[in-house]
Amino acid sequence: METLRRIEEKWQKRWEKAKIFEANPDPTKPKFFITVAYPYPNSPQHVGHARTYTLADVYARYMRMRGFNVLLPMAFHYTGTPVLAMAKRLAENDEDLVSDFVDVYKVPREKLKELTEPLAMARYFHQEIKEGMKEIGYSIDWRREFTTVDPHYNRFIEWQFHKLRERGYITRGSHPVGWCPKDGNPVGQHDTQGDVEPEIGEFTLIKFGHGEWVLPTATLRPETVFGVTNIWLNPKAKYVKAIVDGEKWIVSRECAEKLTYQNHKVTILESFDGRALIGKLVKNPATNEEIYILPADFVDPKNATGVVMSVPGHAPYDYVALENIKSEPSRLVEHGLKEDVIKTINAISIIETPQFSEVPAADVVKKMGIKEQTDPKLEDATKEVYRHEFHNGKMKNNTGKYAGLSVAEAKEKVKQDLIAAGKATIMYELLNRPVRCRCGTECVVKIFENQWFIDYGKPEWKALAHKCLEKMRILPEELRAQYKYVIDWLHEKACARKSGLGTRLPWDPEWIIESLSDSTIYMAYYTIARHIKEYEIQPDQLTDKVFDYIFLGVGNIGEVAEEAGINAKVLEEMRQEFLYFYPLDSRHSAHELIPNHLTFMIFNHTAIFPESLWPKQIVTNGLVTMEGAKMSKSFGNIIPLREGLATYGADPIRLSVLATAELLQDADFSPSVARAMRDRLERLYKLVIETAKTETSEKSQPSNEELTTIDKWILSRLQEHIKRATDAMEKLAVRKAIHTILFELDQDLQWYLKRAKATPKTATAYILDEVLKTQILMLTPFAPHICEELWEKMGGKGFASLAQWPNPDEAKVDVKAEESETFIATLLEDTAHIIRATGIKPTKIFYYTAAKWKWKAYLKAIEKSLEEKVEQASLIKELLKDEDLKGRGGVKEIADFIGKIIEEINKMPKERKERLMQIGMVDESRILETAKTFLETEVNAEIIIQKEEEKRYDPKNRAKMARPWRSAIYIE
RNA sequence: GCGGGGGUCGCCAAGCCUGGUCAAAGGCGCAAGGCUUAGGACCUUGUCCCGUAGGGGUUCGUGGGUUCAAAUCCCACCCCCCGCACCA
Repeated sequence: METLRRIEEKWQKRWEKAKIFEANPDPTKPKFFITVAYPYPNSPQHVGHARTYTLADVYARYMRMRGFNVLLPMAFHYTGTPVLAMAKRLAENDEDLVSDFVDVYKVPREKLKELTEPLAMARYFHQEIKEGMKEIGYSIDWRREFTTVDPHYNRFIEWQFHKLRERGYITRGSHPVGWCPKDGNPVGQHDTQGDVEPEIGEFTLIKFGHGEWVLPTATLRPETVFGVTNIWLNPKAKYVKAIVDGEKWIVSRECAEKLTYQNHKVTILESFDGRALIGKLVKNPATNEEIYILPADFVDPKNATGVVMSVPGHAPYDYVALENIKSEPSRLVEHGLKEDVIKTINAISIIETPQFSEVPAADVVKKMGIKEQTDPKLEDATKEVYRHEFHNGKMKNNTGKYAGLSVAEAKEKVKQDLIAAGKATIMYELLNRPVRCRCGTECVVKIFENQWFIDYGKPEWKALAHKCLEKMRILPEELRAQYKYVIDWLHEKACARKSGLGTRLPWDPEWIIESLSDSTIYMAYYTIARHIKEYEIQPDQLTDKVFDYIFLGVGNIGEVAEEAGINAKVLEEMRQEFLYFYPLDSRHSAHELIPNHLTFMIFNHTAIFPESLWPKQIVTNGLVTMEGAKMSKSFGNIIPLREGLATYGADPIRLSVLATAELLQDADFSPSVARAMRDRLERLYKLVIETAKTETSEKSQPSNEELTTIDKWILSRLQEHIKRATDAMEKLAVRKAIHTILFELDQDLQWYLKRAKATPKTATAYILDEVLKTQILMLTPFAPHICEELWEKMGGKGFASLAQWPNPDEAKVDVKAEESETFIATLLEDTAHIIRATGIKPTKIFYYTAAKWKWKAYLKAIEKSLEEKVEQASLIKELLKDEDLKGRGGVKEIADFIGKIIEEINKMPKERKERLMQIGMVDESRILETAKTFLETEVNAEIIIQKEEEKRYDPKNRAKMARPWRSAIYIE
């Protein structure tokens, strides 16, 4: 571990000193521009965050070794409200947060006070994250770093929004948001107690008439208005009579207040208890039927209007409430109703569903054993009925013109019709009530006026986004469908808030552009960020015209430069640098940003830049879990990145977050994985140190004749591994790449070393040098520190990080050597099987190689099977034409033999057949003789090799079982 | 619900696109042996069932189907995870 640490620091310093990751335009080299979603500095990073960044870095390092001029920059996203909320919580000494910072992230306690200032907090964690990125060895060009609250960046965002507005993509309107009445602010997930997302639902208020008064019943299922049997009020709740937009309404007291947030003019006239209305009659506006108002405890005055229409046929709550009253009709008397009134009320069935009887609510209530209207299981019951009815339900004949429609259709139609007829209206309500603001106040829904939107709903814009997507490479490709879906689904997106850090909307400065809207095209900003710093360009010099020139090539350079007071040469340099690095070659993020950020990026690029500068690729990855569980504060299983680095080392962490899963899946991190990686690297380290000691003369490349079969074998395998690793890297199948490079290649190497030890005249020193150098180079993107060290130790020239990625050498592919080795391995396996099955402790093992005529028949059979599927009979006939074969094998033997091999041959993949044909007949005895010492040590017995067709010792008559590439075995 | 992903031999997880080399890689765990003062690490072997000869049997969510042949292709069903916005 100490060594590891030392190596890490050593190479990080050398990289920095040599500036090898600072990328400037170089017309002689192809460029590759990679960006990762910049981090939000409201807490330090944990190992989970490392996955996306490490993936991007590995890719950057790989492409660099493929000869590209790679730019990987980084910035910090200060925009938004979370950091404000956090600073506030910290100022209030919120225990959870303090313990998070102090216990989990090891922020020194005395620092906390400083961090109560939002910007200070952001700056602190910014540095923290940056340190971590350096310690893990990312190949970032830090000269281009910025934050989204830098005034220069603000100018850039202003320019972007001017462009969007010019193109007609900015609109203004109102929409419902979660709202804290006390703070006077919209609330998002991070603003609420328990971090719950306020879910806004749209209730239909159906206006039941009671004389001149309106009782607006709130429902999520307007289509059930035809099944209403009564109205529910909570007798104990406070209701009010109020003038709402000129109509006389009766609603709960809470509702009256809420309506004011939803643009209704409300004047409260009087207040009374719900019981006062029990037993009164109201008229259903859809059917004109007269029905009673009845009491129900489950009615929550805080939910919507506090007036509920009762549909016992299809709503479990209503069904149970009605049953309750029926079983206890005396309760009605206290409200001045006759007991027998209740007898006339029966569930009305208006929807038919295959899964249910006439009264679905009754089915489900009985199934779940629900007895009381306060039973929490009623929530599930409601969902179950709704789920089936929504999908499979049809409106019955008693629903007038809606008969025959599906529930999904009817729901929308009924709502629209009622609203159009003035018999209903809309009210928004929080579905997951109560949601409390961090300040403790219960949140409501407010219709936010004059909100600014980016209108992703514009069809012509969607068409551009689709076009961009079609041309893009999406990794993993499986998620393309999701992007398509999101592009179609997006509509107006509120793009500004009234609080938080960020850039002010240039034409309406009381609004601040929110974080998902100021992070869509900033990749372009990286290309000029270093000029801004180096030439000390001031924010006010960065006019729209300057950006127009740099990014769009619009305007006269002389005039623009003059006007902005920027040297024309510098301006042109910026334009050229942008054109060199743009378009973006690869964008990296976690999958969760597909529905917003990544798709916004596509949209905004198509809106602002010409087609040739649209992004070319998006790569996303799953999350990191911690020993199978989601990483979260509440589970207490967060490992801060820097702590992880200190404990396990940078390279092991890099490997750990990438080796356990491909892009699509979540990766599982655990200390044992990190340790395993570290141990694996240490083993490699030791092996290389050993190897490095060998005389250099021994490592020089021997001629082909000097190589033994096993030497050729490992070199051939090496080419295969290079090919596989390269293919995997091209698809960013990093898990596969790591497995190939670190494990599969190693397995072969171990086998080689074992074989070489028992084989005379191998070129082991040369082979080890060759294999290890290749392995180290391929491992460099993943474990750059240790690889640099080992590369140096092995006498590699320059930085491994800048060396060329290995190319497979076709000349070293040797199919014969590979088949020979498979032959040995299979034989060893078979031998072991026999020993195990028989329980013999072997002293002597006899191997009998197949007779020549078998080889002839075998190859003939393969040849035939390449043309067509071979049948036993026809094949035998064919073979018997050959007099030579017939004479040597005999008809019966040939038939027996063919019988044995025919199945094997028909199952054999085509490539293998071709390979075997290419190799032809081999001298198996010779192969076995060379491997004899090795085989003897492996099985710990004497090995005797004989030929089937020669005189031999064979008491059990086993030799006849010999097949080409599969010698017969006799053990004693 | 909509959209996306997934269900493989104790666990994790490859394979599935391009059917046959698949009883099915690899890792972890477990067992035995080696090494070691001991522990760890490391190495070897085994880890679905049966078998005194390299073999056989039953497996890849469930049920059907296509095929000489299916973990892989088709159909239906069941289950799990993620996203559905104004929030980074």
